[in-house]
Amino acid sequence: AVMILRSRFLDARRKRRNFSKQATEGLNEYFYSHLSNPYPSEEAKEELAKQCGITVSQVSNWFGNKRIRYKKNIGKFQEEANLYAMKTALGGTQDN
Amino acid sequence: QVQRKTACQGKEKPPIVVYPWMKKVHIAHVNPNHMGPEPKRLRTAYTRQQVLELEKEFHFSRYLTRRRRVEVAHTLCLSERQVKVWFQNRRMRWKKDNKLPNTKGRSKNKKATDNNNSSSS
DNA sequence: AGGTGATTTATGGCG
DNA sequence: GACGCCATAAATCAC
Repeated sequence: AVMILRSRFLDARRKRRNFSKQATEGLNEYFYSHLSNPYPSEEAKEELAKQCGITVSQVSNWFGNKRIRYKKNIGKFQEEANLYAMKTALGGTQDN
Repeated sequence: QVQRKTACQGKEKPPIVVYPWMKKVHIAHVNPNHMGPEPKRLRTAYTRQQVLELEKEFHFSRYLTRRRRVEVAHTLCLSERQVKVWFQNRRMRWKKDNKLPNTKGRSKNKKATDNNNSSSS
């Protein structure tokens, strides 16, 4: 019982903070420039984590959420997708 | 395989592309009748009792013998599979919680996360 | 109310 | 060939 209540108050969901704009920017850049297969390798995750100032787990969470939410409603993300597609077109890497 | 949906007006924006990873993979397996709007997959939330007992069992041992698994499953009204899966997931969480806390803030941590039991209830 | 990061059930692949 | 590990899916929680 103690442990239940423990976890109930130590739950990370309770102290949620949004990521910085730069972090989200970096994650989205990777996501949309790898839209055909947005599954970063462990190394890529570490790289992103470092670059965005978050943990590798947070990077994994972000991609998990992003993938599910993207495919749940592709249309909703079109604007964002075009935005980042345009960005990466100016220094292109990956994908076709 | 990769489907392109060009349902757009005459601009050459990046067309809406649906890659394989965007397809549903874990579909709900309910009976074919009643074609509702969305057959969402069901994800049962275990009761407090169930989690409590599982947690207690885990504290005793991080692995379950076949025999023990049967008992636990039966007393908690869960399938053996669910118990097995719960333990696996719990092990993953344990590993995550138990790896290098990190480089800032945690000087001396006592890992009081799961020992002290008793007292109460 | 909706968005978002994190957690909880559940699947499948591989060893 | 059942079992554990792991990455991930999908639903849900909590803010």
